Amino acid sequence: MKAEVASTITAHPTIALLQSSSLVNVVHGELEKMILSGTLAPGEKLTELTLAAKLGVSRGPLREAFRMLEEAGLVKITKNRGVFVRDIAVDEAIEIFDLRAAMDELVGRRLAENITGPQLKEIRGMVDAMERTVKDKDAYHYHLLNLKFHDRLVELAGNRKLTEIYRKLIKELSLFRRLNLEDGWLMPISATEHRQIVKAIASGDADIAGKAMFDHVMDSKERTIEHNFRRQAKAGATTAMDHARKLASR
Amino acid sequence: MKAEVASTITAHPTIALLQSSSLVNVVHGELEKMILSGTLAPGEKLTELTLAAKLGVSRGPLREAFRMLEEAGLVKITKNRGVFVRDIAVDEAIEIFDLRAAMDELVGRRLAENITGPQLKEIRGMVDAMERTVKDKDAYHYHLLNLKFHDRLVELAGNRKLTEIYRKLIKELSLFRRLNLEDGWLMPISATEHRQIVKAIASGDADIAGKAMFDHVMDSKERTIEHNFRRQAKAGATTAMDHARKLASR
DNA sequence: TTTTTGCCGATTGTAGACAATTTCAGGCAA
DNA sequence: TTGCCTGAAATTGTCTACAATCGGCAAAAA
Repeated sequence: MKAEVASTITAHPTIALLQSSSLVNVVHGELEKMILSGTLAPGEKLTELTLAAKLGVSRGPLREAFRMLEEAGLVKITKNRGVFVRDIAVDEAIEIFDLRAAMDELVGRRLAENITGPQLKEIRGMVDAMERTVKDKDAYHYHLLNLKFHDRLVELAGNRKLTEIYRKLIKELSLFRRLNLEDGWLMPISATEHRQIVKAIASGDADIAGKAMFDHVMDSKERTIEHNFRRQAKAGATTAMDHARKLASR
Repeated sequence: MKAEVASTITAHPTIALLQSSSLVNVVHGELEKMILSGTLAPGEKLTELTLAAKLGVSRGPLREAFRMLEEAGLVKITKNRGVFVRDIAVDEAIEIFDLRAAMDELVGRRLAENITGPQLKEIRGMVDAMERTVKDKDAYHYHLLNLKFHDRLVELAGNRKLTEIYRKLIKELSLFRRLNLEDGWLMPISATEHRQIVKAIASGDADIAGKAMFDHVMDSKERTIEHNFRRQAKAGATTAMDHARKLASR
């Protein structure tokens, strides 16, 4: 699967390479990467002919990939008008956070009941790594580790459907513009909470672990929303601020 | 711009419909209906040419609809082999129930905090209607009302993303073969629990309401799994039974 | 000016054609 | 019989062509 890379330098490397997987899947993955990385920005129009040419495929597979992305909530298709990268509004982000909190509570409960020694050690290691990035003020790698940490917790909870939907939500949430890397942020607070989460899980008490996870996500929500409208405030949108607060505190 | 004023009222609905829905959307909806109703049974192969002819469209829109259904978990696409109606295994059904329980707990909490008088009256009415079907031993309508009841509760919780995902889960769950209408079942027990749920919500205590919802779903899970492998037992698969039990009690 | 109307280019919706792959029946040898 | 080739039929993957629709612009009307 990796050997034939050298020979075909012609078209987009990934695409020429993967005749094994269908074009639709490749295109879907490629678009998803571009959307999540911000190469295709929220609100941006995705013109079929242009994109198809850029990716080196015809419109058919591209359109099928669009349908998948639409169903996943990453793009919006409007008949006869085209497809656009979705823009997540504050209130939708809040809804996703609330939902995620409920899911993560379940994760915490399950982990408290079922986690093994080695697994516990593994997530402790991840928290350690995160604290190192905090010391280094390395916000970018902290961000990555944070994503990885939560993703791993969900995975360890052992519910595949939960994992699947959790990941979809995270992807959608990443479309919430202002969330991305950004400035230094509030790493230390979040890092401390991670320690507490691990501790709660290790205690074996499902209620406590669930609550720790739930609270962490809700705090994360508050911080993100706060952070968001601070940025907006610079643009002078002060009225939207109260609205966002109200929504956030429901 | 002059003559069509009078006809505007009648014309708008149809026009709007045609503008919003392309063939893809229509086909998607049609296929979904067929799958959920069992016209297209789990495991069944969906041949493009055949279906396209039957629906009166070409393969393009049909394939796009397939991609949407795949992303929604209703069909499975295998490269060069075709698309099949998905068959939900016991353990996946269990996972979905567990996830649904967590979501419904959130629903219960939210409703306890925010439900209005008229809304409370509305859901009480639904429970009344359900109890009437129990008296009449009308399992089919009980089933429909039960779906409607829970759907409405989720809707009233006011989190659109939650509603969206909840509905997807319900659809997937309906692919869990043995779940469907079937025989008389355990309506009375379920009906009683519904009363308790409404009561808990009305009390305004988030913890109690959340727990009532959570427990109800978990009980529903137990009953469904139980019911499922009873059916299977007739076919003589006794070993699968212990496995299912073990999974169910996690 | 301001609004309206009609046209044109660009883009999407759908259909059909061709290429690639899988499936399966039939024959042949062990 | 069993196993394995082989090749034709069926089916899917992809591309290209044509039809339908939309948005914008300029000319005409108010």
